[in-house]
Amino acid sequence: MPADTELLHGTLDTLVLKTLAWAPRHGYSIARWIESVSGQALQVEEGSLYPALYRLERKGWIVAEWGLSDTKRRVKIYSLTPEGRDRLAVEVQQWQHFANGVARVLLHAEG
Amino acid sequence: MPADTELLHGTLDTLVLKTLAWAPRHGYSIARWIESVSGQALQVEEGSLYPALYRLERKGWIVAEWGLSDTKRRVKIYSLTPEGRDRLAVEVQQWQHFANGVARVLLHAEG
DNA sequence: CGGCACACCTTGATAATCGAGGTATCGCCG
DNA sequence: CGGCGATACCTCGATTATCAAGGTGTGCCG
Repeated sequence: MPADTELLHGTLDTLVLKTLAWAPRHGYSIARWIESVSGQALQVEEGSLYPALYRLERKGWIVAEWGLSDTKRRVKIYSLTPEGRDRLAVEVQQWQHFANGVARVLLHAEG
Repeated sequence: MPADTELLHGTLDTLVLKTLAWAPRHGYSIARWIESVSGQALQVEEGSLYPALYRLERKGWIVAEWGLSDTKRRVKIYSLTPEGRDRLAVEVQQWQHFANGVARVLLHAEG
């Protein structure tokens, strides 16, 4: 059952912000967490993930810090900034507004 | 209240197919219908609409025919083909799968 | 020691969107 | 009658995100 690739467009940033809402995480594990929590409905390619992380960092919504994982591997740990938290709230609301609109159209019964 | 531009990515084709599910319509009115039914949550730019119509036509999911509107203007009327109807079902289901995944992530309470 | 999962990164191709422009017609109002 | 706004079509260039596919290196386990 293939993931709905392409649809991710524009949503990935929001998902990443959300992932960091509770605790800092390193890149690779952000991807795994999203896939897991979405019930495998979403698939996060690394070629999309890392550019997304740079985008968010450049905008000041997340910050990176080198550290060590549980398994003693060198990892880059990302945390949400206060601005990122504000932004997350905005984007979640925008998503709901948008998804609601789409749902109204797609579930519309009758011409 | 600005529309959530950009997010449309990939969804527009599905919305257009859905619009034609009940009756044929001409391009301009497809855009207005989507905006209206979505409660203005979605905004359909003409620069996105017409390319989308050509895409769908090229794929054989809709067909175009020149005609006259109620107001006697020259219009291009689009209808869903049987293949387009099948495709609509697939895409609606994909959207729901995807939107569900996103919802699970964005509404996830607790790390 | 070899292989696999982890964990990072980069590049080029593809593709969809948007904004802004353009044309033409119809109906309405002054 | 003149003009303007809404209807209705189309096109172009710039932007941007995604993906696939490549690459590096390390820790762990058999």
